[in-house]
Amino acid sequence: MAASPAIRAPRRSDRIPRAASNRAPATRFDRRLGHILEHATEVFCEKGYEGASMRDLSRATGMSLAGLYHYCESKERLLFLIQKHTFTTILDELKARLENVSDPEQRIRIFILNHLEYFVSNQPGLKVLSHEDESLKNGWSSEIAGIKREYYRICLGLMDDLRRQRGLDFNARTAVMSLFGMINWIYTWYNPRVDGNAKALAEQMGNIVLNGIVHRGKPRRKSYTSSSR
Amino acid sequence: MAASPAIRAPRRSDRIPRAASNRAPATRFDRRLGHILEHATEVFCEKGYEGASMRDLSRATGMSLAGLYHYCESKERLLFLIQKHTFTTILDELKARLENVSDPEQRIRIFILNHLEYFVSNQPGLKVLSHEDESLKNGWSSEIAGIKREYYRICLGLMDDLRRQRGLDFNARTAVMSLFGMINWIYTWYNPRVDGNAKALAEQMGNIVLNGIVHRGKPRRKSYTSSSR
DNA sequence: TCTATAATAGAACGAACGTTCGAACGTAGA
DNA sequence: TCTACGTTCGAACGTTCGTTCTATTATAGA
Repeated sequence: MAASPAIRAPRRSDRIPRAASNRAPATRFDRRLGHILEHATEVFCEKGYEGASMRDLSRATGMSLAGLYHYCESKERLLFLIQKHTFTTILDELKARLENVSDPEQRIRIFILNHLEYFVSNQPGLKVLSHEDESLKNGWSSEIAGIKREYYRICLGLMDDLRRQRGLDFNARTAVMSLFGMINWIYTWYNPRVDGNAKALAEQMGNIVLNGIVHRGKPRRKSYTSSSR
Repeated sequence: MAASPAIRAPRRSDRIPRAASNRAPATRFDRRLGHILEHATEVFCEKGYEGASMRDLSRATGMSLAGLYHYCESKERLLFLIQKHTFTTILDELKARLENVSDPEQRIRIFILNHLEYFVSNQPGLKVLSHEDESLKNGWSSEIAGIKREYYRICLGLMDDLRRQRGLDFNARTAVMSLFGMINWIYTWYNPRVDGNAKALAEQMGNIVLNGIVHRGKPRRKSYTSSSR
């Protein structure tokens, strides 16, 4: 870490890349940066943020060191962009899916399914998001923390909705955090050949959390076992 | 990383320190090493294994760099000793507690309580164990992996016992991994002032897992994959 | 075509890394 | 007292780190 934090003229690499939702187009610059982020995600996933060197990224992307810095001003900003893109994508997809469903239980199941499906289709990204949660320093971390807070609040809201609807009595914070643990920890053990696809896993985890929240002995409702989505 | 992997005469620092269960005594050497491990645990917890430097440890322990190496041959061995001591302590305590109880549900609750109580009384140690799971290279990691495997098998056995006793139908692997996620993820959110003590948390998590496992109502619309292993 | 600028790379910068060396100190047994 | 050894440290070793400098090549607008 040599860096001089001195004032300098703004660079092209300070630009924020266009969202990946834009399919094909994007400028050459954005496509190239996307290529770097893709490989950086895998390297950070494998070796950890601190353990991965810019030379590792250089090798993985097939670019020179100076080439990398043409597209991104620092290693830390690479991690920031990866985390932001991953988290934003999950959150946007979640909001879209929730719009169509009003039943509280189903909404919680959608929350779980959305997270697991994204994990299965983008394991490195989600591991870097979960595992490198504390790797960004003060300046960079706050924006990610904001997205995380929104994600947390949505889930807490879903839990509260279910509780209100059924007149249940449980600690929503503990329930949310336990659920987060279940779905975030998955990067340490998931094996597609053993554990099946995201839908199967989401159903099992949904059962654990949902049935666990509901007190046994209370009158059951038919809707519990109604179809899944 | 300069190190020459050449053959060298065995050092005192290769010795394995006596278990911390020995209260007061222990040689001066063991006490001093314990002092180093204690501070190293906190530094690794705060900055991560890769992010922490030997100079950080030097500062935290009040010893010189060379002094550290008099007690432990490498940074990696420090992490190894921390993880081994932490995991062994948890496992031994768990076995002792399980000896007195035979009811399957209570045994699972003991498993959870044991883990959470250790976490609350030794947060840095358990974070370093969970978070730095992949930081040890091939040679060092296998012994820790063995302890982890035993810990996993014990929990899987507890789940199977409950399933057999009650004639339940659930995927034990997913249940164990979900439970592990819940209790391992706690280092990212636990706040004693908000979340209460270990006993209260263990009861809530136990409720989530156990009631979620137990089928309410008889006919299940569809049996979602049974047993694993 | 010429020209401005985007894109790339080799080589280097200074700092920080894990580790080692040689010398000094403290202490206990002879 | 001398000797042997556990303990401690300042200073350095060679390597690797994140980053930047300078120069050269591609590319697109005029």
